[in-house]
Amino acid sequence: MISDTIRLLNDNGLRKTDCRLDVLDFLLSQEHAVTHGQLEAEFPDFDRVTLYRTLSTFEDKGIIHDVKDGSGATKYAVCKHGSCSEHGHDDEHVHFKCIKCEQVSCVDNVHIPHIPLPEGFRAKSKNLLVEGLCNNC
Amino acid sequence: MISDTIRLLNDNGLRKTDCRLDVLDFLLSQEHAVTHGQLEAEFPDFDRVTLYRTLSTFEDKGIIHDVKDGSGATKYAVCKHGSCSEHGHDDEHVHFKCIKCEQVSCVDNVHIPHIPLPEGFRAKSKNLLVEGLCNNC
DNA sequence: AAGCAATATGCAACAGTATTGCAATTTAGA
DNA sequence: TCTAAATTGCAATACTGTTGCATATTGCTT
Repeated sequence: MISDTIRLLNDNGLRKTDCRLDVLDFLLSQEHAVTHGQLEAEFPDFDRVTLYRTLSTFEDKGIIHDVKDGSGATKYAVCKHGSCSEHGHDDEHVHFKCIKCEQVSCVDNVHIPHIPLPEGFRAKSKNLLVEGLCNNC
Repeated sequence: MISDTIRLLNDNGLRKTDCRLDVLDFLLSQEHAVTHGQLEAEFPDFDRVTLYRTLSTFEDKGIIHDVKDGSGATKYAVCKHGSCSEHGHDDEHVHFKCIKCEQVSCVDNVHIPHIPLPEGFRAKSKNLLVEGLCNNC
């Protein structure tokens, strides 16, 4: 729904430009994390730099978060449950990457247990990438 | 010790070239994961492509593994305890990245517990990146 | 609805990471 | 010492991402 998109932009004090509306609408419709390259293919009329800046803006506001899945290109997905904002992102992310179709999705509601670190080390955030086969592969 | 280096190359059926000897010796001496760029600075006489290929060869043989820490450049560290080989790497890696000094190190002897995945998903490997402050920062 | 200041966009240029093809060199073994 | 196979260096190229700046658009004010 385009109204979700508009509300998200309004709530975050962002101007409603063509690029932001289209990109955010698209991101909200995706089941999997998407790369800048996919956005470029989806929206050839927007400049690639504008797409980069749009992603960056959304990330700064806590609307989306990035996923580093080791593929070389950063992927992005919409943040859920309002656990992120411009004041900081959720400090715990679990992502699943299928080794066959290479799709990446967020695994929600999973708590990563305490990891014993060497003396003097203090953890601030944790990022877990689980790789395997998804339900379609 | 250079003899550890030579033994590793021999055990993996790799020719003892200048580049491999120097790079592997260097990698064995490092506490933290290193990037290709660091190797380039350390060994300006070897071509950058050769360094890439050397890293790739070591990785294929299970001598080193890569660490994607989100910095843009892949880092590499020597595999411990012989849990890796050319038949496959250890399926569980925990790495710590200091948010201040940006050094990355392997956290050994930590088992990542079972992560509940949605119906139909099967995990093959897990990669956990913990970020925080190290004992020097 | 016209004007204005702040913001966003498009374009060009550039930086860093990584890969490929190919000719020349080096290695390990006969 | 000779040779085949493996390795290296070089050139070219692709991909990801960033920066500066002029132009266009947005949202607000009048």
